[in-house]
Amino acid sequence: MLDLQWVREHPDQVRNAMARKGLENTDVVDRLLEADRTRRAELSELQEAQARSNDVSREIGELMKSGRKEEANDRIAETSLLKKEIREREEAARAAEATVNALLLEVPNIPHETVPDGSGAKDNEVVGEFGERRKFDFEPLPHWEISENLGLIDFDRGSKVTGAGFPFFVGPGAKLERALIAMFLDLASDEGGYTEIQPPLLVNEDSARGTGQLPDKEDLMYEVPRDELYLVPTAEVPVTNLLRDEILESETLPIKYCAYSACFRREAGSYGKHVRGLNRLHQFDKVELVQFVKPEDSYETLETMRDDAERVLQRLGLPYRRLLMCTGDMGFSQAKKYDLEVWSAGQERWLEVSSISNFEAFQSRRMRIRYRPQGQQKTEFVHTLNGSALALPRTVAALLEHYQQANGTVLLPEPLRPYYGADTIG
RNA sequence: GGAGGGGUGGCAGAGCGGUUGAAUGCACUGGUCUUGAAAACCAGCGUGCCCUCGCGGGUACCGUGGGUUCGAUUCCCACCCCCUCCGCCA
Repeated sequence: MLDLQWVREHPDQVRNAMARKGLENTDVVDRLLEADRTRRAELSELQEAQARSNDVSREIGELMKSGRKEEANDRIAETSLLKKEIREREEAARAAEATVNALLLEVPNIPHETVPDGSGAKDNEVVGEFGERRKFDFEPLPHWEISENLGLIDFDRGSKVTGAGFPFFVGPGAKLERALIAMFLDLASDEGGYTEIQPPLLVNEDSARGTGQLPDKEDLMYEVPRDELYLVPTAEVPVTNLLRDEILESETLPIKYCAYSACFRREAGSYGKHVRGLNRLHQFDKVELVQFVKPEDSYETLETMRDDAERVLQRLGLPYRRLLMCTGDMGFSQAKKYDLEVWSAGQERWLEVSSISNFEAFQSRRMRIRYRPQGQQKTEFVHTLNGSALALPRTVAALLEHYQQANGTVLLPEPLRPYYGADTIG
């Protein structure tokens, strides 16, 4: 969420930002400002009444102490009306506060000035294309056929046991998955300097709210209502919430975490060839990067974090491209976001495998993650960033397709071999 | 799951119905002293919100939410979390 006081002082910038993000209706801003006026008026009235009440109580205390019991009793008799007033005003102030908070949660983050305007995927800027798309002297197969032929993934039994989108990885398929996770984590921790985290896979409501999955996107998450918990849609949720409600020492920044987790997403919606095979699952593996940085560093960090994610694709030798997301395709909480898409040789299309975002203080304000700048009493909100490095299923798809051979086997890229324990699958 | 103990400021730790935002110690900041440093001494030192151009003032906050009371950190109820013991369990 944005800073209420800032919104109060810059309503036009907020309206402008919403328009850039393609939100026609900016009257939330007006409703918010109005609600804020109401809230402050109610609060003043309440506090004034409380001040009077405190004065009376103090007097009564003094009278009691000096033994003037009857005078005290007279004063006590006078208080009932004031008590009633306070009770009512408390109610009103609370309601006003709740209205303001609810409206504030409806206001999206402000896009950074370097973010291109646009209304959807077509307006994203392709900032660069890297690596060579392989030329095949045979017809490359899509990954679902490769995995079928080699017995890597069992989609049908996954459907039987759980449902569509919950495949079994079997034998070499399972081993490949494990190898990639280990390799990605090593890259992030040993080379990238990220501290490795194994987070819980269930989070409570406060955490889901903290990273912005609630209140709006509850359809995204699987829920365990009996215990009021949610299955994580990404490690971003537990790992960012790790520092919720904390005040960090300035010297500890930047804080860099990497985490592997299974991710659970309901993804209600489209079916068809674009979700075939590994393209879209309800449960998948991902290694996520999260950073907490000083505000002045966050845009530089966005670039280095993007480099960290790209390095994984480079190490795997997979062709990919980098997209700078436009205002309309960016999402509610982000100020700036890159996507990385890997080339799928068997499907001949780009697959999103990573998304790297700067949230500025939008998340940290909600989560109250602050730090104390050197030589300063007042705390400030840190900036948070996160990025995938990488999401596994589509990476696996591209990997199998890119490195498939005419005889049906897959020749793994050199850096992956020690993790997999062999050069070839099949 | 059962029994007991506990949750107070950055940390440690008092308070247990009245002017307590909260003793004390440590940490931190400024000053005195010193050639310099340490020690010592003096002073300051929580957060949110509201009002104010500013000085400043007000209000709320002692795990969370309710209740009793003129007044609650202090009493009552519910919930959450932590610790110890028992049970169960990978």
